[in-house]
Amino acid sequence: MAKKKTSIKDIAEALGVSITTVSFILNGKAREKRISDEMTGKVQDYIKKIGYKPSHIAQSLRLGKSKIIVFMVEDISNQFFASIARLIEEKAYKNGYKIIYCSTENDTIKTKELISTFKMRNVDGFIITPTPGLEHVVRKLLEEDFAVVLFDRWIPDVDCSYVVVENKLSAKEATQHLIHQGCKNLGFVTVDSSQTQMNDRMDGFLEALIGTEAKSAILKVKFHTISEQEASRKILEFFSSHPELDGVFFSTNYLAFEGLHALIKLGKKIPEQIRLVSFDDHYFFNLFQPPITAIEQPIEEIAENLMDLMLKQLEHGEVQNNKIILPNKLNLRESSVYK
Amino acid sequence: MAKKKTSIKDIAEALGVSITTVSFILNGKAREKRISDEMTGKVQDYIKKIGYKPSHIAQSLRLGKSKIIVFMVEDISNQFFASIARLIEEKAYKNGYKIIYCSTENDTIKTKELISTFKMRNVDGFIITPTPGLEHVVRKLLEEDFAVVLFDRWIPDVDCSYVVVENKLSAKEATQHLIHQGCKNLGFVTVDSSQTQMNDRMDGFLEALIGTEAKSAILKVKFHTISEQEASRKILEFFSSHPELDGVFFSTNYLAFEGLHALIKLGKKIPEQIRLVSFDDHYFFNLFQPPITAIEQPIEEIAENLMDLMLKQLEHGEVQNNKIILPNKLNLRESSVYK
DNA sequence: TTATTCTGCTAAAAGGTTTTACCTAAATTA
DNA sequence: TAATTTAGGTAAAACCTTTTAGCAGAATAA
Repeated sequence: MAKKKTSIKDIAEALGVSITTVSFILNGKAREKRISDEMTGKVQDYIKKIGYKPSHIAQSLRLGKSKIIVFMVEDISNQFFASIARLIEEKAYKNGYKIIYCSTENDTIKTKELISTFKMRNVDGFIITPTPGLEHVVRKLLEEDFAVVLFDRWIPDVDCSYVVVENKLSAKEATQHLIHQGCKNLGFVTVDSSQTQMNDRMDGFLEALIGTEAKSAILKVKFHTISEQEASRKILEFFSSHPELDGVFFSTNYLAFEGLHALIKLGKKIPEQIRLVSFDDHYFFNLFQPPITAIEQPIEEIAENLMDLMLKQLEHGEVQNNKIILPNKLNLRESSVYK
Repeated sequence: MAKKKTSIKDIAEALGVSITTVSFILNGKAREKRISDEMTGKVQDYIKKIGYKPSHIAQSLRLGKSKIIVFMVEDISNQFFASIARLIEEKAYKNGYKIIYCSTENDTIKTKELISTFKMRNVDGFIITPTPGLEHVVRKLLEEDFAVVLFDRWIPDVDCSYVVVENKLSAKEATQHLIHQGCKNLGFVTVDSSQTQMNDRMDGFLEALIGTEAKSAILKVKFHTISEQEASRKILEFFSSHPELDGVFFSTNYLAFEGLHALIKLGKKIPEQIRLVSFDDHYFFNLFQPPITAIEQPIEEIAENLMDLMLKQLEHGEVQNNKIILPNKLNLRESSVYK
């Protein structure tokens, strides 16, 4: 019913004081502004009594800050991104910030549009998994003094803070692990895009092969631009046309899921006939029989660093080019010893 | 650098017209307000030229609407909630709304605090998975004319819109399925809380037993209030102390994951020794060997209905007590025929 | 005593919109 | 011709804060 919110003005009138006085008291500047303790008490009591809360919108307008951070990821329903969302949420709320999310679908046009609408929404900061071709927009954002932190991948030619992981090193280690297990014909399944993290993973894979006699076969799937069935078919096709493969590296977990599906269909014995390794660990990999080796990204640290950089930029206007690269953890599992 | 945003006033001055005129044109009321086409064109050209976008904050203040919906779920990193988040996002953005998320952790105090801060943020609508003891707050929200839609579970004594699924019926069907497969000793593993959806699932399970000779054993785990290890231990303990069980119903997928873990540890053969059924389907259930039967909630429909109800309330101030109950799909799988 | 400082408080502007109420000159109607 | 309507616009209030600049009176200093 009574949608009418009480404002500072109402309080001032009810108490017969000025708006200014109430505002000072509300903002803890009573002492500083020489409001008597008596008056302060009176106003505070009244505010508590009627349960007044200031309008954040009016504050935003006046102060030019919305206390909102936008979290733009490829797909919020992806386990990895959802987990990060969960973790940054806590820190944001603790510091008085709210988080708006959106999924870019790795679509540059869509992402640009989203950024443009967020700008007019006066959001204070952007946490972004950049799509290809976003250089200009991000540069503009920085010029206009927005707080920006990239993650998961970064943009080579833009001097912007980011938090990523050691993609190349971890991929190399995991590949070497396959080689040590005796694999001679290695497959690499990745998404067909120029995202830096995927490139780095492939570089790591290739580097591990140097100086060994292992052979390799690579499949790039346009995972998000084609239908899931089609992606699935491509992967199945890859494995049927490469029966020699005795080890596979999946550059991300959803590819591994599809790959697993395909290999089971083909009747391959894991790990006897073919060994698997995947980037992005998942509860599932530990539960599958046999459990599957995977590279675990340090999501707590990623989230922590993301919000640290973001808050630093927001509160102190700190330098914008903090580059953080975190180590991953290789969870060895396919030893068939379940624990 | 140039953080100074151009405002309607700047445009008015530059063109030597009044603010009102510009505003009318911006809001497509030029004709209605009898602004000449010539003037309209001039202003529109200028606006396009300088790329002006109105300040949403100022609009919010003036109109009392923020065009923000808050999505309050138990845990945004949970696959089910994250998937819904992804789907409602699209519809929200299409209608000019943004979505703020937060995780309640099923903690009533925390939830109340969150709602309170959102109110002063002037959010327009609330989509909530209600925690126990939230009756008052939700009722208040409705009284104050906020748009509210509950989902996943509802609050018995409050007349508020919601979108839920046929928990009881589906649980009953799944249990009957176990019985038809020949299970005589059924376990039911659920979370220890009074959430309506969990109660309904248990009711369905129990109802399926009526008139049969099957026996049952029930475990309630305080999943979120105790550590994950401890929950895991409880479940392991349950299965070791109930070796007679030849069928289990898990009331949600993360319990099934833990249960699976425990059963594998105990060396149980699935499905020969014990058959499994879980609420909330998951990619994983189809991939596991043998694949596991599960009840799939219609997340697209849930999301669709959620946003429909929400937008109806927001745009037309429609009646608030729309109760939608959607059917689930029982995905039969443990037949060991992999497809 | 006069000049200065301090105490306690307030008026008003600014932030960017939307919208109501109104104005003037030209055109139409009676 | 006189009265009314229409065309084309505008001034100003309202939404709710924060903050600057300042005011009157009391206390202190010179």
